[in-house]
Amino acid sequence: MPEETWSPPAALIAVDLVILTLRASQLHVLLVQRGVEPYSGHQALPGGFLKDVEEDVLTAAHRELQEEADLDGARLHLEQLGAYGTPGRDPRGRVVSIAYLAIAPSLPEPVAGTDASSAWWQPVDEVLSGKLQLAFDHQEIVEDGVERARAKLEHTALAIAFCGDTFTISELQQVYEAVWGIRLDPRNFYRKVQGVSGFIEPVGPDRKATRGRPARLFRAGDRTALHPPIARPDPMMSNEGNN
Amino acid sequence: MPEETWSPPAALIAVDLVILTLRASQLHVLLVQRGVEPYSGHQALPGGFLKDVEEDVLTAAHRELQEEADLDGARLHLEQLGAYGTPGRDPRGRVVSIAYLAIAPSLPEPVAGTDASSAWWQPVDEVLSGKLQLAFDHQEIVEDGVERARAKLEHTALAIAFCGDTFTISELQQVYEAVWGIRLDPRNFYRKVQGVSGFIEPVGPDRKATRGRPARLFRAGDRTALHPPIARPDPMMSNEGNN
DNA sequence: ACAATAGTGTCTTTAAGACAATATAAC
DNA sequence: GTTATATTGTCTTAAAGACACTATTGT
Repeated sequence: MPEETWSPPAALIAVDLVILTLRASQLHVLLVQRGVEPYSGHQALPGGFLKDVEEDVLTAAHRELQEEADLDGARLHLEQLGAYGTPGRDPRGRVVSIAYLAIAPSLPEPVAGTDASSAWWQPVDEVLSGKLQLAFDHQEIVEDGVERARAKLEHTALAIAFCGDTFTISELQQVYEAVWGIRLDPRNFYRKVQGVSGFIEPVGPDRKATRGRPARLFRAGDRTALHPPIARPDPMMSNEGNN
Repeated sequence: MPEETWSPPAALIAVDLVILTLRASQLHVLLVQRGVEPYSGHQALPGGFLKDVEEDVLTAAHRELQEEADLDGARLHLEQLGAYGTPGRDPRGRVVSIAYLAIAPSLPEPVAGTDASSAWWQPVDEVLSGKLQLAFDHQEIVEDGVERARAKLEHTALAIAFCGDTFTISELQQVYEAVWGIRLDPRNFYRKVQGVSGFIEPVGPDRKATRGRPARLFRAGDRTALHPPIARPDPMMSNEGNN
């Protein structure tokens, strides 16, 4: 090992964002249209290189969240997903991308004022099924992000990050149904969610009504870990014909 | 944004390994003694920079596993833990380290023939309690690795990675007890583990005996996801005085 | 009244946890 | 025999899941 003559190789550092939200009861991910090579014209995750050598990676994630999606990272759930550094993943050279998972509440705004404004919400099903042909290894990153979200729904309060400051229990249920891609019994869900101490808290006598009986409003509780967990049904148990 | 004149900053890419194993029914992590600055004389995680700009990150993890711990990565559980890239974490410059979690079966060998042979197994308690003063942000990385292992024990078959090819149920129980740092009822654990389909499979009539009744031997089943999970007891429920 | 959604009660099945009892080895 | 560990059984409680029923709105 010639330690004196050898110097370690450097790589470019990028940040990529998997931003998930609910739109029309469906799980969506934010994608941007690439305007330059490589993969010009393809859809890709929002993201980019570090601004300068002193920028923190998490700071860069917040900056991209603001620049590319007009979202305030301080008010969103944001966690690191992992590093993607396979040598051939970017034709421009050795790029190590650090992916982040962000959860945005489903607000009315479509995407808001992006500079290039080439950002659209796309159903994750379109991505997972491979219909969409994302740039780089971004499909794999989306898959990992969705799986992370699915897993964390079980034993953390992550589902609330998809909701506004206040929400109804059926809105919360729609989050679980959309992310897991299954249907849940509203009555059992209602009881279960209320039985998890510190998950949600009732907020005043205010109610939200559209068609049927008005629903109580809740806000986030103080617990981030759920006991007992909201268990995802075992896919092996899908035997009988469901309604 | 002056895209033509600006070029993105580069960073050095390192790989760090959190290698966990069981020794004397206690969870240990492999640490090496640093011989050069920075942090010369401190304990650190095994790892190092990428060998060349074409080396894959996972390949580098395997290489370091071999070089620094004389362990065959192909026979170990190895998964990415995450990227650590805070600007000030390495005084030599901007270094992004990609951490991996490895689980080694508790074999007789102490550490085996490392070149520098400065590698020792250290109880994770010594690290988590802060008694040990690791280099860089390696204490945080160990904390994340241990927490990952603790969580995955619940709903994956990761515990088996701590055991040899065949093992007894009480050996498996010791893994859960050491990693979680709690005691479990052997009788309930026995039944529960056998009730998880595909977790473990009996292997022949061979038995292992030391003091009491010889125990049956098992090997890994074909399932990696556990249904139902091996739930970690809720720490809030620790009320009564335990035996 | 009716349709639609919210919320409660009840029952059955399954898993968790405490712990008695039995089995098979070493000594 | 005694001691030590492995394995089985039984009982109680908690949670999961199915599903009837009541409540409160808009139309």
